[in-house]
Amino acid sequence: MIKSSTEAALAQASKHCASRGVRFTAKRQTVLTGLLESGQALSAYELMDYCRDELDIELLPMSIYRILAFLEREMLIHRVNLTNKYIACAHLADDCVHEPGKNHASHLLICTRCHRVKEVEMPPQLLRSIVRSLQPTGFQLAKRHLEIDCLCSDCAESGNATT
Amino acid sequence: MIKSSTEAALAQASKHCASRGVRFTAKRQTVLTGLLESGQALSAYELMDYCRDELDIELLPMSIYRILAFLEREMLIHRVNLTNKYIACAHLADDCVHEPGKNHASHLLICTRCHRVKEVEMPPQLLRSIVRSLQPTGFQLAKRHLEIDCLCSDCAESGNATT
DNA sequence: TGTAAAATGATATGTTATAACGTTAATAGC
DNA sequence: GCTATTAACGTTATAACATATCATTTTACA
Repeated sequence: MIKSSTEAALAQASKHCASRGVRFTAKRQTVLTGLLESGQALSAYELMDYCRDELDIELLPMSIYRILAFLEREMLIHRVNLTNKYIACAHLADDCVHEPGKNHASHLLICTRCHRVKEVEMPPQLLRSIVRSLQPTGFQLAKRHLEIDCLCSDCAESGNATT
Repeated sequence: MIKSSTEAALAQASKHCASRGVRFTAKRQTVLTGLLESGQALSAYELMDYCRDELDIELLPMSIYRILAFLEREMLIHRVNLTNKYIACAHLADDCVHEPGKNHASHLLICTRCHRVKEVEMPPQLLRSIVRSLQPTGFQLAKRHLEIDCLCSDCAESGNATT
């Protein structure tokens, strides 16, 4: 039983791949479906389990990693480096003008307690401030996606910070 | 041949542990020395190699991880989650008023190309802006240490961004 | 329909991290 | 000083995360 939002996202992804001349194969669709349906960040192995248990499709770790690399290259998913997990791009189902993941500088808020991930836009002016504050250090931003360790509202209510 | 800055940092660390009533054992000193002397972020296994090759002390992975956990708990080192490595706290050798790692909200700038890590202070006002921009999301900052994917000046000069 | 490229299968191995349980060493209270 | 208690460390096993390599299958398309 597939969510309608998943259907829409898959349709978008398929269109995207077609327009880029790359193949949106059954297995790639499975992996993306897993990420979309689970609604959370999953590690490669968790995703493998999800595909087996919920979608009834067996994939080897190597296949999962290859497909995740493909989907990331196509900007259909994001790798969350802080937790070594993967999430579907939140903008996939949008019928927005821009390519998925392409023209928005979104940031990942990661709940360190429950591992929920929220993809949000931050004020461009704030990003500029960060860039400016980095200038004297000689370091420059390498990515448009900041990853920020957070507590989500649920976890903040029901306990205290971890670190 | 130990750097004088390392000596100073070790002295600080020793004092810190004494005042906290925890033991700064020989092995813990070895691990911290490795991080200080190497001058870079190291994974647990890289650190194990460093201790063996440069300090001539054999430690098993389990010991390394235990000691890293201890040093992190004592705020003498930082874990770099973006790269799964560890660095000595940049403020260790400072004879500043505050405890090492305690009263400064520093951020880690990580070169995605050469993995160099720089620990910097960011304007408190900037941190406040970030906190404020998170408010509508329901997520709140969990750590005082932001980790930011960057390019260092050397890598920025000699090539293009990775992602 | 033959061929080149892309995708996937299969196996092995490398890398990062923790669990579990036993032994040794340090410290505190007597 | 003795001994109970706790902290540190040793040891082994295994979990979790990730990539290398080469064989085979599928696909696109000339």
